[in-house]
Amino acid sequence: MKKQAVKLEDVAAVAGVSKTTVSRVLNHRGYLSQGTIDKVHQAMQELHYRPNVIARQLFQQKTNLVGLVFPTVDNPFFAQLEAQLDQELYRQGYRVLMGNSQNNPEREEAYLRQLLNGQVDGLIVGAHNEGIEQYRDTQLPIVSIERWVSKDIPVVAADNYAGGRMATQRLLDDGCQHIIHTNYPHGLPSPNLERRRAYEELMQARHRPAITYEVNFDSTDEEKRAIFNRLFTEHPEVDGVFADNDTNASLIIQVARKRGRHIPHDLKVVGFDGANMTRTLLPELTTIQQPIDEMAKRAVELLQKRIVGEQATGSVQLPVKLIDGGTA
Amino acid sequence: MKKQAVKLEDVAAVAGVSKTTVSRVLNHRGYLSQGTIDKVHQAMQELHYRPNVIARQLFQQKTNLVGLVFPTVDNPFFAQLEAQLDQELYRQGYRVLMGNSQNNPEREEAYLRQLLNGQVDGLIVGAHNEGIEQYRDTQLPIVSIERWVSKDIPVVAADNYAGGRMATQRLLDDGCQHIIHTNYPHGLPSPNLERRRAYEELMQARHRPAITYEVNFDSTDEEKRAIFNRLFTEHPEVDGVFADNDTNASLIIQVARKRGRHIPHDLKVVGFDGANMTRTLLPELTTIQQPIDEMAKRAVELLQKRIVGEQATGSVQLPVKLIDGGTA
DNA sequence: CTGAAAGCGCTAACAT
DNA sequence: ATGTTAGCGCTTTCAG
Repeated sequence: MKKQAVKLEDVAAVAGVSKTTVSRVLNHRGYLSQGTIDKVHQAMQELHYRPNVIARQLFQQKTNLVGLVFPTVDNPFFAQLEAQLDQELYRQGYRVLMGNSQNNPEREEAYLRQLLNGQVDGLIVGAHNEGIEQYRDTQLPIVSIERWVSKDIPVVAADNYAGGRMATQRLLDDGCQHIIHTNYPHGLPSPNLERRRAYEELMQARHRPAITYEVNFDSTDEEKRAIFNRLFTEHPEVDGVFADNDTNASLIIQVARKRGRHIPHDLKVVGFDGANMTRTLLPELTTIQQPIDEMAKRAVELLQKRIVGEQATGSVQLPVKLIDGGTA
Repeated sequence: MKKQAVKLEDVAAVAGVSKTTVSRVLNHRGYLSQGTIDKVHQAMQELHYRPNVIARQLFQQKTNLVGLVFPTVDNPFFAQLEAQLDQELYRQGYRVLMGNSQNNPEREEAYLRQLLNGQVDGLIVGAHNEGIEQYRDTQLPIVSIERWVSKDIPVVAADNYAGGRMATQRLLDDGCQHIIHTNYPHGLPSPNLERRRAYEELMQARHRPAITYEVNFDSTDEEKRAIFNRLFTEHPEVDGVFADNDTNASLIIQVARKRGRHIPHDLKVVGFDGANMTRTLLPELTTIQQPIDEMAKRAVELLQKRIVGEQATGSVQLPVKLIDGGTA
């Protein structure tokens, strides 16, 4: 425990005024004579004074920090989302405390335990773990993105169902007869399942089998490639794939090409997400684009309302858009 | 300023002991009778007590937070780097405060102003702005990644010079006669320039012109595409490109293909970075891979040393690796 | 084994 | 226009 740092008291001493006055100068509050202001400023300069943020936070019971609890930032969707959240929060005067759970429930709990203890003014969550009770036990303002957490926590999500329909419909319109879908394993409480539901409903309406290959979010690329290879082996007739995210779509295309398939001639592929980075690196991918920036914006708006005490409940569903790449 | 939260004092009251005792139970310090411990625990449960992190931080003059100051997280290199830094810092008991400057000096300064005020225990920086003085003015432990900040701040970087040579050499070995390079505009104090220097030296040794097209980090994809189109118009003879990062490499390939070039037949391209996300989405890109995870690890080690007061100076340079994709 | 009291650095009533 | 004082919630000497 060090304590050499110059503090408000030292400035006061040098300037020959009281701590209150220095505090007032610092916060532009109350009436000050210009002379005093100058003296104080000079003393601050002289001492290289830096107000201690923590002390202020303790007093104000406010940290101007918002926690972001997501699986990882090393992924096109989350990278853009977190960047945008950071951007929007910055505007509102908040800084961001990162809490990437790596899909590890222990880590998610560890973050929560700490964050809920007055460390942040609010939380935006989008991690994929289940059954974490702590979210219920708190008064902290929370908003969720693309994840159902508990019923009093508002969710901001894209219209996943519509997206699922668009993707499937596009493949059907393209004349695909055997369309396969990829998604998470059942059981994760994610609006992602709506993509699957839409696919299944549409296939059923056409009296066609709905086949979903399940892929864990945190499998390695190699494991995913293995699954997709299996897909083509088990279903050589497949002529259309609706992948639940662009990374999987990309891997499927790679695997298919290695197996001699030509895209879109032999096989059509539609992805999901349409994040900046994927659009830059893989513009030829046809995909359902989520309005990621808008989602971030809306989440921050909701959170801000909750923080100032307004009753922001209910969820927000944002429209998606089909981006024509060339793979479908 | 709210103050309903249950605090240590409330727990003490319910348990019928003093604040000191509760604090001791909380921190497993000193001698306590089992009876007291149980009573206190029960009171905590009953009241849903959560120790206030900020108060503890104020007392201890330690936040267990590390600030990350980088341009953005929405980019394959920085996404992986920040994810990995988060990972390593988590291990050491630190949480991460994000400070993405968006290449905006004002924002970088705003972050610094705040972070240097006791908000974090240390800083890892890699933003690209110049001339920010505040880094010098502080006692805070700082480590930099791929950026020269000031002479007492250690830098962790890849061996950019070797990387630049490898890339250029590879293109020469491939038989390229007209190799063009892309890089940042001159003036940014980045080890990135070493890539350019290596390219220029090697070209000069072969008595070939060294031509560098300058591309701003934060230009839009469209602006970048325009520059690369210009590149092909002004230098139709080009048969090899060494891009200073994989995103540019990808854009160059796209532009070239649109102009009817076949890769690698008509044009060979080598990128730089080799981040996970690029490897997943664009495995066919030949690139110089930086050891991103290792860089994160070393940076955290250095920072940790500085935080505990060891004299960690000097810089770390890590080897790079050529990844054979197929574009060169 | 436990408690009283001081203090981390700052702010805001409430004086004057 | 400025100062005095109390206190944000916690930890830790120092006493007992």
